[in-house]
Amino acid sequence: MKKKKVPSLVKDERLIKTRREQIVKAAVELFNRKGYHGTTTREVAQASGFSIGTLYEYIGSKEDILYLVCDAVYDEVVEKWERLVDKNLVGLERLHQVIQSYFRVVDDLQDEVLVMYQESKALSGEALNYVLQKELSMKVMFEKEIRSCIEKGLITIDEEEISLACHNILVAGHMWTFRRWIIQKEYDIEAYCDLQIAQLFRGFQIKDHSFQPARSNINSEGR
Amino acid sequence: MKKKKVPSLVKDERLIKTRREQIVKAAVELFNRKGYHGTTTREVAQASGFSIGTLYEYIGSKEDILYLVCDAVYDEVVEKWERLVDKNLVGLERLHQVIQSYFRVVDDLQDEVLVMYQESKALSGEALNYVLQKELSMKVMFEKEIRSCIEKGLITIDEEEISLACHNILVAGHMWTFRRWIIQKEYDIEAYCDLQIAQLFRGFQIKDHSFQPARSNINSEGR
Amino acid sequence: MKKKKVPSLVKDERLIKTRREQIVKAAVELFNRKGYHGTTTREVAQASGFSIGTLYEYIGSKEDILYLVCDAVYDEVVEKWERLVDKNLVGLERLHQVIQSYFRVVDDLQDEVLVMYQESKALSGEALNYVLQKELSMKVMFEKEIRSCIEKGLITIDEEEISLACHNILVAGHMWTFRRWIIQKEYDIEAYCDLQIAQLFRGFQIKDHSFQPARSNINSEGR
Amino acid sequence: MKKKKVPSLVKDERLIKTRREQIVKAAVELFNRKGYHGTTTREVAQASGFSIGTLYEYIGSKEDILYLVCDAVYDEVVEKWERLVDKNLVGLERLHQVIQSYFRVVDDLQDEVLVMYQESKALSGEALNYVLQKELSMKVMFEKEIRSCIEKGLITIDEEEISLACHNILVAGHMWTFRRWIIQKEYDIEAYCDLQIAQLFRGFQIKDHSFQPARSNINSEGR
DNA sequence: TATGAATGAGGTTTCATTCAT
DNA sequence: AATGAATGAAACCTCATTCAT
Repeated sequence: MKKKKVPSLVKDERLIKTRREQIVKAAVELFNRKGYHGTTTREVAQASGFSIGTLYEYIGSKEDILYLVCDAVYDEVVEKWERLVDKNLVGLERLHQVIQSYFRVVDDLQDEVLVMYQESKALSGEALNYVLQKELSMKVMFEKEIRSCIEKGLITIDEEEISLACHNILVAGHMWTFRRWIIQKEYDIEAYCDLQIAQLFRGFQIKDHSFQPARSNINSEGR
Repeated sequence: MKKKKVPSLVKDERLIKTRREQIVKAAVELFNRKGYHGTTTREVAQASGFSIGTLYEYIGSKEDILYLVCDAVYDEVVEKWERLVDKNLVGLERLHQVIQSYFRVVDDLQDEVLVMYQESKALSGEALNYVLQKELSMKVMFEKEIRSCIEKGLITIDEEEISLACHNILVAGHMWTFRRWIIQKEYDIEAYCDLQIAQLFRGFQIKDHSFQPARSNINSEGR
Repeated sequence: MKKKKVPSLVKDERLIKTRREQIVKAAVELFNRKGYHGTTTREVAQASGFSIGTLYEYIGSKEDILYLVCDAVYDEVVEKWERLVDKNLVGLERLHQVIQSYFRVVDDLQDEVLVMYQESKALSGEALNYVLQKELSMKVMFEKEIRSCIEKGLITIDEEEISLACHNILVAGHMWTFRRWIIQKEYDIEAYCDLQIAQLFRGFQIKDHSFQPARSNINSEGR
Repeated sequence: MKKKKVPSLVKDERLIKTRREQIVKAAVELFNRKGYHGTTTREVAQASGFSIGTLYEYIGSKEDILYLVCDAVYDEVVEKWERLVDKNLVGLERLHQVIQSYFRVVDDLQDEVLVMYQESKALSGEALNYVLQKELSMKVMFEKEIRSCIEKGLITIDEEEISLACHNILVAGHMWTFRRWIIQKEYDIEAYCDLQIAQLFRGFQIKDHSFQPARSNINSEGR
């Protein structure tokens, strides 16, 4: 899956990177508040700290901004996630931690994930495809973890249910953002983590009934 | 929760109803295909079978169209749902059937639900509020069913998990539409129903281990 | 050679005709004064007597304006030309009058012809092609007249020179407009007519040396 | 007629000359292909082999590029023309050769002449004036030749027709470029030369009926 | 002298909404 | 009650030009 090439009139790759980071940051905030369609390119430029002309030195069209946002958010999610997962854990504890970390990252990057989630459908053609593929690749990560547990005989779950379970995990993460108007009134992220994972694990039919996932203890680092 | 009043220059209430039904039908198709922002009022008028001038005799603004759509879809979902639920069932079988019926209705009204789901965020103020309240009222329906089962001692689930479980059911329905690009490639609606319900029920920790929900047998009635 | 279809959002064909006439009239004046590229669509709208929005109800793009101009000008040229030619004349007198009438029409529609002549190259694809074809069809008209004289043994001119002579006549007409900055200082239209035709006829090697074309006596009928 | 001064930030006159030659060469190609208005200064800079910043070290505005082009083309046309004219010829043969050489040069510098011809109207004020004067000076060259022949009693042509004949010669040259879409399909440059000159000469009413201009034998030198 | 990132005025086009018929 | 032509604010995007390095 190749990245879509976003055209730039500027040659300095380093500068492109910096400026695009500014753009993405500004766009996330604006798209969150006013939606992609409700945000003008001028606003993005201004919020990015430069003129409309300069904005268009780094993108080819408004849609490119959305694409840059989605691309950056996915990368950031995956990156933070991988940093959070303890490589030493194995078995159910690992599975537990993988899911928990995912929820944490989503909580951490709430605005970003929400934007990506709600606006990505405005992308077209190649860009949309790329984003959907990335989405899919995340599902596959969960699939690997679950299959690993199945192989070790730790959980029992029908083959045909595996994929569905992964969708459920993924969507449980998104839910935390797109239903935050109600769900974050009812739960904090720790409770949400514990309860969702508890329900998921019961769905997995864990054989070792002594397994007790440690309660979450999230020290949300910064942001 | 009072309905938002959509202004009309026409007196005849009967006519208003008819025309708005035409509008909603046309809008659902268009919003699905091109999104709310990608659809023009002209297109809605044309697809509705009348002129742009006439359209504005029955609505006050473009947003009203979206509101009418959301309102109508919720009503239709609830109505079809209630018609599908067998009033004679009780206990786990009833819970099972309530969820199953919900999934069926969502499948039946796929385009409508997807539009409502993806575009309702474009609503503002009063209208948005109304739609969110309606959404909430659906969650409450599930809650009632679950509490009823708990009271009867049929399922065990922590008080704090109840609400979350209901969100999960609701979102599992939406998922069928907003992830249809991938999930409907992997499952048909029957399999999706059975597997999602199986996972949910395991999450409910059903005491009566002999309970075996009948496999779905959906005879999709028209549409 | 089919006309290019210029899109309009308005249904009333009569109105389309009227409005487009207004547009063409305004555009000719503006394009003459400031050139096609130097004229904004806003200016065209304003000079046409309506808003920019209304302008775009009658055209699809700025280029359409230029196309409408070229199309209208050609039609008007041909129409006026045909009206001017005396159907009763024959032989050299007819040829003489055909050319003279052409020059007169060009003089009469000076601004229009100049615009068409100088700006048509800004057209693209289908539209450009159509205009070039129309141009060609005018050359063919002269060709017919000349061949008719040749057949009657009135003039002697090599076969291979015929087409060239027609180009020369056509361009002699255009010249009157695109070199008007100098040529109209030196000659008035009557003198220009007479002298150009004299030179052309000498080029035709007329056999009947008694032929004396009557001096021009142009009573320019308004405009 | 003084040249318009094109400002430059660079002192070294030698360098200015070199760079401007690069600019003109690049601009001719671009203006031909995309027109003056359709070409950006960036493109000119790039095609010239340097940056946009450098371009503006050697010109004051985009219009200056067009002016430089027109100026250079006229100079080149005149220079090549003079080189081609055989100083030893006299009388009708000289006149013939002067015209023939002019056509040859136009053919040789087709792209350049076309650009100058089609785009010079975009010049303004002083620059436009200068170009028109240069144009005029070419007409005067022909005039001198013709008057010389008249004085020698070689051709008969009314005083008032002289100027017109010169315009016709000049335009016959331009025609070869601006009608090339059709005329170069019908004739090659040799035939065009011969036939146009034949027609012109007949228009001149040559007295010495034994004069037979040698058929063209153009050995197109390079390009 | 050369570079190229930055600027912002201004261009074309769209579209929700109005109102005379 | 129905029509659809008219409106104009505002959107996206371009590009000639400048200036710090």
